[in-house]
Amino acid sequence: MPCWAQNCVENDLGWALGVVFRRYQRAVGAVLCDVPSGLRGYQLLASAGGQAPRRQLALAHELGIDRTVMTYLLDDMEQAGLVERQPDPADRRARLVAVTPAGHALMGKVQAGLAEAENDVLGSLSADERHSFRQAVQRLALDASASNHAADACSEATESLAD
Amino acid sequence: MPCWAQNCVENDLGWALGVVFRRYQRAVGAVLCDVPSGLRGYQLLASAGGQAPRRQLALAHELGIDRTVMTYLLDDMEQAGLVERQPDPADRRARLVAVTPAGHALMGKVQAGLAEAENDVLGSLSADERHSFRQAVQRLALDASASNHAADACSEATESLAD
DNA sequence: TATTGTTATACTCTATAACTATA
DNA sequence: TATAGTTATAGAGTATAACAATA
Repeated sequence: MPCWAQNCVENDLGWALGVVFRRYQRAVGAVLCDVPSGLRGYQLLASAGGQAPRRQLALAHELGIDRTVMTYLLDDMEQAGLVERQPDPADRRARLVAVTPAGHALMGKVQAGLAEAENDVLGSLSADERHSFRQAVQRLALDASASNHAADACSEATESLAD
Repeated sequence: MPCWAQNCVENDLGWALGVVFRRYQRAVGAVLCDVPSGLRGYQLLASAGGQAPRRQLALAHELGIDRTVMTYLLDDMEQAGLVERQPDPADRRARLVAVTPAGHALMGKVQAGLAEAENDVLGSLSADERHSFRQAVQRLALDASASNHAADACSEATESLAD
């Protein structure tokens, strides 16, 4: 019985996602050497570089990291002069993260390299397929990012497995 | 200037891949409670459960983990009675990994739950889109898995960023 | 000499809990 | 009382190097 009729890894969505994700990380790794924390640092810039500055916690949720990790990440990024912590006029507990001119400059600098790396990862797809794929992942991500139920595994589903 | 014309995270392939991948991990987490090391343990079963038993190193490459990690993983899986290390008749240094009947049984047991979790992750796509997406990720993964150049970042690309 | 697998160590990343200051 | 952010600690995960056995 051949593989495509079996439960082999090649047919596993999680395996494929993991392989592609690791491939992507490797591809952009070289491009993001100047950015503290690499990919994560760049994603922070991209996440905080929008129109309105946002709070640390909101950025942490978007990037899928803990708020404590965000503190360390911001420490590094701020020390590198790429972002700035500003007080939130609406809530004196919160801090708004603003991307500095140097941060924006760095983003522009790596843009071409990132595009190249992405094309490299999507290399085996046609132009149409790339478009569809990007659109699909993007939609799934926006959907997943919205519904953050944070079900912490191993609880209600245990009984359904216990025969 | 709106987001879809900017460098914001939502347009970033890496961000989307990461979000979807984490979403998947969360979704299958509850289903794979009985499997040691969770998703990784299941992928080992799927990877080793093919026709011919394979070597540890080959499995490690396919799963994207180090050979030392594979040792620990196999220790746990073997202790749980899910796999067995067998001597390789062709090379007395190598070990072949065989899935035990208990391992196969466990795979069958979690299959329905995994399918449900996958459908949950792909929830916002139509049937056609799901098919295309799965096919695309699978192709990319097979491609990436084949070309394992292991470029260890931060070397030749540094100068291209240095203005 | 190179490779498979193991072991031990160290390092990175992440999660947990406690704390301050605000709300 | 609850929340935003920080800090310190512990834990999981991962990588590194050294080793034994074999090719």
